[in-house]
Parts: sequence; structure tokens; C-alpha cells
Amino acid sequence: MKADPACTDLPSAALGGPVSHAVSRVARLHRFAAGKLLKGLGLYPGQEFLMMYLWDAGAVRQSELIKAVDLDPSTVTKMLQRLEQTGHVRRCPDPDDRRAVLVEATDDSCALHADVERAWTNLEEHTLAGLDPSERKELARLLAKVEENLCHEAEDCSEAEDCSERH
Amino acid sequence: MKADPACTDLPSAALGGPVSHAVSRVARLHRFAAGKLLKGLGLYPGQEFLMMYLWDAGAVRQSELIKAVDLDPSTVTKMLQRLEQTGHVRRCPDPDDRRAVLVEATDDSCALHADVERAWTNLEEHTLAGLDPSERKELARLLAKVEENLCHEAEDCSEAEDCSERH
DNA sequence: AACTTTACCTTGGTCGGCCAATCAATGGGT
DNA sequence: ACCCATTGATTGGCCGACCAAGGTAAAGTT
Repeated sequence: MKADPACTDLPSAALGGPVSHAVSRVARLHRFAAGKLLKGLGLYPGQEFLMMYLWDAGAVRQSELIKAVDLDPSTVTKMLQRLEQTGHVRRCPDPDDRRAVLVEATDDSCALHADVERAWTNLEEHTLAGLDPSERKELARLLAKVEENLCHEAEDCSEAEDCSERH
Repeated sequence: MKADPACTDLPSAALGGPVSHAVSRVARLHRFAAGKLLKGLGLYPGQEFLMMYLWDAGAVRQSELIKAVDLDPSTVTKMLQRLEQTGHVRRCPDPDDRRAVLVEATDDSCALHADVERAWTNLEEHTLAGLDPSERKELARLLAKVEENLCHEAEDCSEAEDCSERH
């Protein structure tokens, strides 16, 4: 993480996509910053999202968690295995459906809830330092639009047979 | 990649950092979209950045590449090993400095240059669909500010003695 | 000239993330 | 009741990305 004064100098092949390039760079830096804050709490970057959902939702089926965080099932499985081993999460088979697994944040992890929340708020402040409220709002709005664009693209990639209800 | 209609519903612990949350989600979607476009070209997401630099710079020392893309040296080493094996890159020892390695894009890979450039422009359009020029410009501006914020944070983490030019 | 520091790269390990393939259990259709 | 499609979760493999440690070569010090 060297961080040149002006962190840029776009390669010529990226000139057609300056925002895309910026998104990539910002994402890496942001994740790195999040990781630094989370490390002290015993979490790896990415795990926050699982925990945040579990803190809200209580005991849920793994499939529900997967749907909520919208990650690959295998990713969630592995993350949960690690979170279980580090004592942040408890898992047990669902009595109502013998394929399913119920996941729950442990009491220990709930002690982190407030810390993570504070860290997250901190990160937000770091991220948005020097932006006035209207700029922040505008950024949020534009990101939401971008998210929707990318979302829809991803959608008609994995569904692709959405209109074939009459097989 | 399920993509609910409205891709959101912030967990309560993330309420203090809505933009941070949006950045994370957008980043994942964006990387995913990039990956889809790049796959057809035989590149994995992330490799584009190395190739883009090499296409511009010609034969360079690996350390220069590392500085340019600002990734961990070990990351670059491994990526280059794979890129070498897939024929996108050539490496040879630097005659002037026997520790260093010179890296260069192969002629084969140069054929991809234009394709990657087009893919990248495509991605930009997908990403920014529905944003008018002034919105795009504003988004770029805000992202640049955010990048600088996160950059500086990262900087005084790894350098910490930046102001010691008069040792 | 010998020693120490610094620069350059690599290896090994860990995580998050994806895909493809698999297995078990449920549910629907006939 | 039976078969088949669907759902739920896991495993193995791969890649990007990080850190920590190591090894070699160059540069600086004395």
C-alpha cells in the first residue's frame, strides 16, 4: 500500500473507463481500510457482512443468509466454518429440514456488535472526509444507480431462462 | 449473483456507514461484471491492470510494475507466473541488476489490447447507464476525493516517516 | 575491503470469492 | 407409490490479495 501523492495515472487502455478504474481502486483501498479496523476485532474483511446480518436476524437457515448477503453458497460455507472455529458463530442442523443448517451469532460475537458498528461508522467518516452533506447524499444516490445497473446485468446472466416458464 | 429487485436492506450495524456498504456491494458487482467480459479474452479479473500497464510501458522492471499497480509484491509475482504460463507475459533477468526481473507483454497479448480496451469501455457504459454527463463527472469527482481520503490513510500506515527527507 | 543496510523478488500460508461437481433431502407430477 | 426436478449444503480447485519470512544482490558506511 504505497499510495502515491496523486494515486492515479490511468493506463491508456483504461481511458475509456475512468470511473470503472476509480471504482476498482477505491474498492481496494476501502477494503484495506476496513480490514485494518476489523483486524483488532478478530474479523477478516468480508466477515462483517455475515455477522451484521446474523446479529439482526438471529438464528436463520444458511440459505437465507446466502440470499441476504448474495454471495456464492460455497463462499458462505467456508466463511461460516472459519467463523465457527473462531467462535463467532454457532451452527446446528435444522430439525424441520434435514438438509438445512441453522446459523446463529454466538453471545461472544454479540459483544462485538457495538464495536463493529463503531468501526463501520469510523470507516464511513474516513471515507467521506471533506465531503459536505449534499455531496455525500449525491454520492450515495449515484452509487445506488450504479449498483442497480450492475445488478440488473448480473441478473439476466444467471437467470437467462426467466421467460421460459412454459418449458 | 441473485440480484434482488432492490438490492439492499442495510443491516442495522451498517446504518452508520451506508456509503461504505454501497462501495462494497458495487465493487463486487463491478468486479463480477468485469470478470464476465474478461473471461472471453482469457484473463481473470485483476490481471487487466497488469496488462494495461505493460501494454503502455513495454519492458519494465517488476518493481516498477509493482509500484505502478500498487499491489503487494507477492501478489504480482504470482500473477505474473500465471500470466507467463498462459503466454500473456514474458520475463527475463535484468542484465544490469541481477536481482531484478524484466517483464514484458508478449506479442500475442498485444492482440488483446484492443479487445480489453473495448471491454473496458463497455463496462463503463454498463456501469454508468442512465447517468447523464454531469452526473458521471460528479461521480468521478467524488470517487477521486474518496480515493484520496483512503489513500492518505493507507499511506501514513505503511510509511510513517514520510517527512524524513533530511535524515 | 569488510560490514551493514537496503532493494528485489520469491515462497508459504491464510482469506475472500468464484465455478463445477457432488450428495442428501424435499417436493411435485403422474 | 414412484420417479424426477428442485433445493440446501459441501468439497475441491482455482485466482486475487494480504502478511511474514527468507534469500540474493546491490548500495552505503566505516
